[in-house]
Amino acid sequence: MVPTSETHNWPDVSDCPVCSSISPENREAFFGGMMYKTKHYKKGDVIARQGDICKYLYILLKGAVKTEMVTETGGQLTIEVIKAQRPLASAFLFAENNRFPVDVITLEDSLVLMIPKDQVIELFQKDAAFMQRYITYNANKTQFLSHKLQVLTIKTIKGKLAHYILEQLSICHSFSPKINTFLMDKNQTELAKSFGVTRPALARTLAEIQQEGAIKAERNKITVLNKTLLQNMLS
Amino acid sequence: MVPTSETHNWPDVSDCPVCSSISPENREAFFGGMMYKTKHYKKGDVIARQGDICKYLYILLKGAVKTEMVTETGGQLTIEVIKAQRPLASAFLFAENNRFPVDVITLEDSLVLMIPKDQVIELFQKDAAFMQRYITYNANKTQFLSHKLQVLTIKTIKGKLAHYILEQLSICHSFSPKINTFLMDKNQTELAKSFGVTRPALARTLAEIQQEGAIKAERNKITVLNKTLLQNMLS
DNA sequence: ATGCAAGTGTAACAACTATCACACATTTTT
DNA sequence: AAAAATGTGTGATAGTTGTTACACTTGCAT
Repeated sequence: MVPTSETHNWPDVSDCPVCSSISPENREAFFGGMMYKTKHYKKGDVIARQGDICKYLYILLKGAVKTEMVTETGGQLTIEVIKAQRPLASAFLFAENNRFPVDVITLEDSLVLMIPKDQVIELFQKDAAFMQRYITYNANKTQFLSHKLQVLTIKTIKGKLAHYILEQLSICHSFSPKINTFLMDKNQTELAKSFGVTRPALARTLAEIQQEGAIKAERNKITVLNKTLLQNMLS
Repeated sequence: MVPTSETHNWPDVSDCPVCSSISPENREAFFGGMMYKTKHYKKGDVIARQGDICKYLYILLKGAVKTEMVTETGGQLTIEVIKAQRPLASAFLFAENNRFPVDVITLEDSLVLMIPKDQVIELFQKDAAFMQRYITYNANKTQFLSHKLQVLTIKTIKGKLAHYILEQLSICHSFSPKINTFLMDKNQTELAKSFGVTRPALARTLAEIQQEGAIKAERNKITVLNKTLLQNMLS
């Protein structure tokens, strides 16, 4: 940090997929003259509530958050966990009804960059690569939501669980096709919330699947014994 | 197919919200030199299947389509009905996993304009207003999907129906706050599919809500008698 | 070591919905 | 006008899940 006007600490967004066109060298060209702010949050803080108006592009610089919906029946549904660095609410900023459809709650101490909407539009014009990444990122979000919808329409808990286990298994297999054991990435309570079901019902079903010989479940460690059996549980 | 620029029939997209920057006069500037094609479909034809790769921006010029998912359990879930003129699959074109998450099926004889992805990107550069409308349109789609998710997490059929009726009622009220009667926009079978439940269960629940005095249901005509009662059914 | 908090296993019961089956009403076709 | 197709009302039964409650385990903090 020596030479000329360089002592300003521009936000480091080098790990954000939407901002990957912004190298450390041209950060100044990007952020210089732009209005923005950063904000710290502690673990458990609420960054935004369902219904809040979304005026900024939020970029999670450090930390992690979860987004969840409170359904009109009082139940909870966890949509996703987002770890730094990623944009938050990128899709809602430009919607005509620009309100958060979810609560955004920090899981760790976090740092958030906030860029006003009109500044984002300026960026689009300045930097076509940024714009295209933004569009792609939003498109991926839509795909993700569609997939979430599809999983939610699986009626039975057994079906949802089988789907989840097969999904996790295929992630493992992409590293090593031999391994049939994995650790669940969430505890039962969280998993139940992401399915929109109750925790006891989930535990019961997990035991059932085990009893039928498709898996072995030890605490949060799952071993798949019979993949075909699992696939049949989807239907 | 005649000499001067005058007689060429450029596609008429004047009713498409994403293309509203394209007035009849500058259609030539917009479409001239662009690669595109149009395609006719008959009622009931399949425009795209779940899993198909999405290479084009589809714009529904005439007709109407529905999009639906086949869940892994074999059940069906209707996502939405889209009437001309609107883009189809606008969000998926730019996703890294650019596959249709839904079946797209025509409800009437339809005409579809197809523009290759790279041409769309060129359009973004030529026409900033087009780009911004595109982003807004996709953002609205994401909002729509989020809302759909929330409705799907309403557990009971009674809750879903109450939500639906209140939604329809508020649409009526936006025209005239005095009217408490509306015609259902779908028949029971379609409504049941959009809820992801069975038709007999839906009919039964509708009768129940009537019995409790919240509504009067005559065939597909609903009269709301007690709004508060309906609101209580959500929880 | 002890106590506490969080996570997990499990049971009994009530509530809800799918499934299947069929009668009846309404609209469209012939 | 009759026949066919579509849409609606309703019943009985079985299966699945929510609810509530409690025992047990594990890891962590005091």
